[in-house]
Amino acid sequence: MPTAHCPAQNHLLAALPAAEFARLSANLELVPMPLGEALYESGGQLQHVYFPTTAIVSLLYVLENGASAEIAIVGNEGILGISIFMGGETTPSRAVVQSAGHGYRLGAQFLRDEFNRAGPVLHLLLRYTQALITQMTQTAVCNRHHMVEQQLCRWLLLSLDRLPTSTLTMTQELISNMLGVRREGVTEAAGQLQRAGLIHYSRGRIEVLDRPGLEKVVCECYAVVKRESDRLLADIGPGDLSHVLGTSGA
Amino acid sequence: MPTAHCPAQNHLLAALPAAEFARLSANLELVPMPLGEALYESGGQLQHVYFPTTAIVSLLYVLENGASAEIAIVGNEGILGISIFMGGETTPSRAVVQSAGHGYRLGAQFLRDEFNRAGPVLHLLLRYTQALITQMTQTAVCNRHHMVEQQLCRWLLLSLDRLPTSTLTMTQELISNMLGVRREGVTEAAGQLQRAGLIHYSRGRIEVLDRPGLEKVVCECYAVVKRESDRLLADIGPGDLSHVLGTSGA
DNA sequence: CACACTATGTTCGATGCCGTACACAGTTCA
DNA sequence: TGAACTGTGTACGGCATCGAACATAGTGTG
Repeated sequence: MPTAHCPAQNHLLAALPAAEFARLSANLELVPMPLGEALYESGGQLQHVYFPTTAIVSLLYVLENGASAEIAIVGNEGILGISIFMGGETTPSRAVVQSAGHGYRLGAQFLRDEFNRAGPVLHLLLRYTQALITQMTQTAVCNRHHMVEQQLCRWLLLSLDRLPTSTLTMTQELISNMLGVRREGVTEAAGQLQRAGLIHYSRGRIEVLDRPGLEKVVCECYAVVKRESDRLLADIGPGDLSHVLGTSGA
Repeated sequence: MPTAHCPAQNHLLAALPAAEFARLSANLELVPMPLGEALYESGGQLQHVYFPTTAIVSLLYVLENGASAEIAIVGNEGILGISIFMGGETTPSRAVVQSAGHGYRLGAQFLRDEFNRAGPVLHLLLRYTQALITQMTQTAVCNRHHMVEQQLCRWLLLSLDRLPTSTLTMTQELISNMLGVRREGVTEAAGQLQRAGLIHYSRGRIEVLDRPGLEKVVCECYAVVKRESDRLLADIGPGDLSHVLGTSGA
């Protein structure tokens, strides 16, 4: 069967009031996001923002010596290319498709114009940006203090939250690039989780068998990111942004 | 002699056009920032934003077990309390004065109103926020891949950039909290730098003797943060924000 | 089926940091 | 001057991860 695509599959777009949703929709372009594709490169000029629907994208930073680390995960809850509206035009990080799927893209200038209307689009995007900041800071802390096994759990749960199924397509090699550790470290950690009956691993296919179990092993970082994302974006129902706009309550 | 205080000592304020600068100045309140004071706590409601002039403030994250890590450093180039205008109201991190001094504060609602004018203040604050994001992501990567000695160099240089002198008042114990490592680790690293003649350490007073030397030892992370901050904010001269506003050039 | 290739599992010594313990030096204050 | 305190230096075993090398098992292809 042909998969149905719809902009509202992206939570940010879905949260927009009807007028804004209509304006944006008319200019959205459905694009496939194949595994490994770079939506933008470090320092490169961004031509579009991307709203993933079924794909998951990693914000990845690559050091001079080739070592890398994932900064944040963006799926159908978010947007890629925030520096377009933040004003910087580019960032030092890359955006790489981590799980193949689709998304919609929008021309940079069109989004800037919409943003500069200082309406719901602006407020929604800034709220999302703050959720993203939380994810980035938590990643920094987690990198410092927690073990690979816990970080793997965090990564699995964050990915799972952005997928419809409980099966991930991802080799240990790729995961190790995301977490910024050796492939063997991932093998070790994944083996632990598998022996504990939490996941099943097989040549690039990870099946999560016991999600509550994972949540017991994961460090606090996952909950912090989740809670903060929910708090910042959950009260934004489809077509209802009154509270976002009504911040000047006094 | 009595130290002269002026809002323009803060680079963000200084970069505002005359009209905006005047509006804000009328509502700024000079506040002392003593060492160790928490400008805001994790999850707490923010009442003000702060523009440091002579103080340096650390964005610090404290884990459940008490371990901590610094997320970013903010001095006279920046502002504290971005979640006020980003829309989140609070953040999970703390802001702690790392180097005593002064700063100006502004009521949350006043800043929100100013921000919602969608003028120079908005664009300037968003640009700064992106520079801050760069610093946070670079911290995450640095935590993952670089050694304590290099991270200490990065920390020293970032702090130095925000101070008028080349002397820091800071015990190794405090630095270890910032970097999220043991105090002994800092002793070790500082000893290396001292033996190399780059710094002089003495009971809470660090004197940087050879800044170029430090820049040779430091990892790439420092340069990335510096370059990106300069890029995002350098072309913003005092009272000249035409380019910030004129992003819709096409 | 044979072969190449990819993904995973295992081992080994090296290393960087941790946790702990304790010695020592500079500072403050009675 | 001596005691208490704070800040720094040093040592030792333990552990997580690294870097490298290699073994094994699925997968795809001719």
